[in-house]
Amino acid sequence: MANRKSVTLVDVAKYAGVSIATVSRYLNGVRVRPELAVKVAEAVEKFDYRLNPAARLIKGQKSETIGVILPELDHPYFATLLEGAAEQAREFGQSILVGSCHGKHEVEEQTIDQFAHNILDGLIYTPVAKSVNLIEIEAFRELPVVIAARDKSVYPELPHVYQDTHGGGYLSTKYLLSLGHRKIAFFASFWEPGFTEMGMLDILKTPGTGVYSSLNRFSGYLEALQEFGISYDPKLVIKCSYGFEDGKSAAKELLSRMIEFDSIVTASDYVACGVIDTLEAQGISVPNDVSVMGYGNLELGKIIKPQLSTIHQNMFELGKQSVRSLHDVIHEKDTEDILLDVELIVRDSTSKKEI
Amino acid sequence: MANRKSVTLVDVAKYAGVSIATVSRYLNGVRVRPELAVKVAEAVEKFDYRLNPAARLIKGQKSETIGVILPELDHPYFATLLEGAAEQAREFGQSILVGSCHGKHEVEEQTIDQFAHNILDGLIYTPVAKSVNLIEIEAFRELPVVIAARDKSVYPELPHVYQDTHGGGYLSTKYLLSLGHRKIAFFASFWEPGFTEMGMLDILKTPGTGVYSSLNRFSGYLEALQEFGISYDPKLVIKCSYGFEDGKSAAKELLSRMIEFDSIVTASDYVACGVIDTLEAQGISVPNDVSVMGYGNLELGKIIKPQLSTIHQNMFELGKQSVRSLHDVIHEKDTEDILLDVELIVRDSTSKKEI
DNA sequence: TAGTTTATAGTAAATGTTTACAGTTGCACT
DNA sequence: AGTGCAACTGTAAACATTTACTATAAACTA
Repeated sequence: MANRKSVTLVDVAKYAGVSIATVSRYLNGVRVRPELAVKVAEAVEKFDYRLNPAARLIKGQKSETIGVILPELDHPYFATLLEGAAEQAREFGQSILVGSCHGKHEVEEQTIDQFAHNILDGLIYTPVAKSVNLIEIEAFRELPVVIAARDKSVYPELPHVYQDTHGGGYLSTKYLLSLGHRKIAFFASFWEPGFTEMGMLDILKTPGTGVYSSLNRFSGYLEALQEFGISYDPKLVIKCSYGFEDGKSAAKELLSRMIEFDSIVTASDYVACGVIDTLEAQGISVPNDVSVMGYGNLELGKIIKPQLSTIHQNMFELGKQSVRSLHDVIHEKDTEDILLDVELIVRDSTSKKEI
Repeated sequence: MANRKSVTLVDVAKYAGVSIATVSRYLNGVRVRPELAVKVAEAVEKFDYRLNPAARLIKGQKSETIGVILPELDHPYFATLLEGAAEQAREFGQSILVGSCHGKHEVEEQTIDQFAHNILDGLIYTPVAKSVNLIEIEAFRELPVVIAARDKSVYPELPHVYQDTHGGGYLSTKYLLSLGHRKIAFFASFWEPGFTEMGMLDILKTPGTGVYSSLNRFSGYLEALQEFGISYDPKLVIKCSYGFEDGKSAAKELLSRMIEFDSIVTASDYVACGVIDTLEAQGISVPNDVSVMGYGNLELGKIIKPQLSTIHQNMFELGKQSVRSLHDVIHEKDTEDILLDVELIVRDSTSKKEI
């Protein structure tokens, strides 16, 4: 039977010969006398009736809708995160209102504002990485919020679901060390020229830097070096963003420094691809001459030659877990931060150091 | 000023010393006397007041929310489509409720059902490609719907926004022909063993096949061949889905047929990568021995070696345009189907035929 | 059997808007 | 000044639910 313009509780109740309260209760899973339940069920069936979500909302019910705000939707990390979130939300019977910031701050603020005043039960929010000046978000006082895929430092008072970037940097570096590499270059997005002269503790304390999860990757790198008793050489650190072209130019920069290096830890598979591209163009073979670690385990890494050794971060799981955590916050269970493990994937862009 | 639990029209009206109707009108852009407008503005400011969306909805207002249902969110095509949709939606002041089907039919049906009874102004829907048995969608009678990124045949009565797959197949093939290639293999997802013995017209008419946009790509291939007076050889057609591994095995299949071929038209950049991988592993050089066309112009194609010659389809624009078309349907302007042009990208996986 | 408890049903109020309708004000014109 | 009209404002009735409260009937208990 067609779901006409407005079949309402009243219609159903009339048809079933009961009061609207009974229909409402039946539909909300409150016990009603079996005979009546049958009649209501029939009426509901007959009209293909659903409760009007708007009308329920006005009475302060949950909307069973959560917001997800990401820096961009067409980057594999976030796309996969979103897919994971969608799956978990579906299992919870929730819908997802999605917002992209296009990497722009104005948009971010605007989107959050729009969302905050929407009828959401909660929000999963991944701030744009460059957010040094964090947005002061009024809405966060009212709305359950989980921060996804960003290091704890971002909004310390809010629950986080994030990957172990420190572990990622540590694992990469330790693996290269175990292969015999000792001159390990590190490509870091947060790096600033001034840092070359600073001690590492000072760098870690520089205001503004704390926002970057890349910094934790760096501290993992340092830890591994230390464990092997290798002293850290700031000349081996290059500023590098996350794209293919960024990898290319950072590799050129490294080459231009005329210092020895036998391997590189990057922050993204795209960067690793760019690095390999540039290196090979200079006649430097990967992995024979230089080993290169990717980060993120994108599809791409299995396709290019050499296949990328990399760090796997399970963004799908991260998406799911974010929704779960948010679910807890919404239902006022206490929620702990969740740090997701990261995994070393060994493929062909790394090899034992030739002596 | 904090946006407390429930600041309502009444509060604002009281504070401003006017009636709730006036506040409502002011907020909805209906002219009110300037003095009052000022007072209302002050009150609104003071309470940081927003209209309660749920309460408006109950009166049948638009929700300014549209649904977008895609087969998967973490495939670059759909991710980019979604990003485009998000941008346009933002410009229209609309929010996006997103649903992924995980490529599964049950989920698809369930998701649509959930969405249809949500408070949406409209829906953008990209059915799962394998949908041979199309879902009979009750909701489509009530809700403005635009079909995105699928050939017109899918839901003939609904407006479509889609890419010119026929043109894509034609462009690819014609380009290879212009390079001197004459034995052009075609990898097609819809292909069935029985088709080898059938004439091409019969194939085009086979029920079930019509759903695949891949079929249009094939008809473009045929058209180009015909234009060059080349007869079509069904032995050069291989069934192949859209992934990297699919490309690998289809290439092996082609090789095993022991027939001559000088080039391949694929349906996806992933497939092209798989093909190249397999070919090179057999000592067949791309593009020197065989030219390979990708499809889709993914990021990946600029990264691998050789860089992929491919067909660019602007999924971002497709996403934007879908939202625009839906906007028209919602506002009862008449909407035409939109066919987006496709563009030949020449890179390094194709070359002049050596004689 | 009468009294008490339990289970369930119905009534009506409440939710926060929009908007039809009726009322008010001020202004231009005669 | 009186009339007509335009421009606005306010009142109150929807809108489709949920739920506190009250009513009723049945099931126990003594």
